[in-house]
Amino acid sequence: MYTFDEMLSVLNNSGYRLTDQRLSLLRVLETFSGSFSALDFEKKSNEMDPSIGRATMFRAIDLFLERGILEKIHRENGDDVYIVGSKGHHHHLICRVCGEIRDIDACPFEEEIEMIIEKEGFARTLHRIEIEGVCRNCQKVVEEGESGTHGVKMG
Amino acid sequence: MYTFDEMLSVLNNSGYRLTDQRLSLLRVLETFSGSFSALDFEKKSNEMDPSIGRATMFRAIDLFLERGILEKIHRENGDDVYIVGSKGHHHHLICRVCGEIRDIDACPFEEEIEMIIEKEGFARTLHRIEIEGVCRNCQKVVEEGESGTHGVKMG
DNA sequence: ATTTTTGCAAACCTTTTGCATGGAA
DNA sequence: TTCCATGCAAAAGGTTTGCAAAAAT
Repeated sequence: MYTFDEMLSVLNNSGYRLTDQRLSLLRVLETFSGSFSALDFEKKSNEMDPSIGRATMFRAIDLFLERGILEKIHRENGDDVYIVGSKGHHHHLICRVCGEIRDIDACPFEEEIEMIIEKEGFARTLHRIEIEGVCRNCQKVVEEGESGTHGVKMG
Repeated sequence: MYTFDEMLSVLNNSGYRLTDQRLSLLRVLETFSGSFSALDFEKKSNEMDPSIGRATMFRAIDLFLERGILEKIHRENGDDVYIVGSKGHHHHLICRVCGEIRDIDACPFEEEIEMIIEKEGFARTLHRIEIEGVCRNCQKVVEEGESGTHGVKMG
């Protein structure tokens, strides 16, 4: 998961202009430890800097996605959520209770996928693997009869 | 991919009522050979039976999804599309040009995923693997400088 | 200087809802 | 006869847009 400085560096080399708003929004991103919705992002952005308009935030999301500063995840329930990006090809394990994300580095599926693609004759492929479940901590919480989260909200 | 009779049988055993509208909508589903959007579905449904309201169609989509008559796929570009369901656990290969879908039966990823889940201590997991690319036929079409599809529309 | 970015508010577009009517079981 | 399903039209909800002003390069 990118640090603030890494995000800033990506932004600086993106060809887009470095504005106060975008900088603020990176500061907002820094505060998330798991996944968040556009609405979560907007709320926290309003708390931290109420002068940033909704449209600016949505435009920034697009920019951040394009540059890999953000990644978009499709939850099983249909919600789209975002997480701060990280380097290289990887997949995610997401906790459906607290929204925590674990990166799966070194994609262990490359070989199988390669075989399938070859067999079917597809070209220019990309793949997306998402595993959803309940993380260790949230399992405990459920056992204890609570409804807790790590302070991260998900739908 | 379910046949009409299979879809009907699922619907019959679903506990939901068998209405003319739902039957019509199954007939509409039958005509799709690849993926389609809710809008595609609505359009074709209007052609085949203009008396079916939009709300009914959306309510039917939910029902069909719940019963596995339909499956929802998240395209890389953010679009949600649907395909007629099929039996058992499987994943999809989708052509981003024509929307054709190939089922990948016998999930070749189970073992790796199991390992990851165990290592991370997640419970009650499910996974979703989507591979997007350009199918053999659309590769040919592109080589020939055309922009054709198999008659199936995608975003 | 020039071009991008911003904020506002209105527009958009797809999906959902409330409710009275109609239809299945 | 009972409850579910439908159609309509209106509402919702989240995202995008047009535009003039402001800021970055």
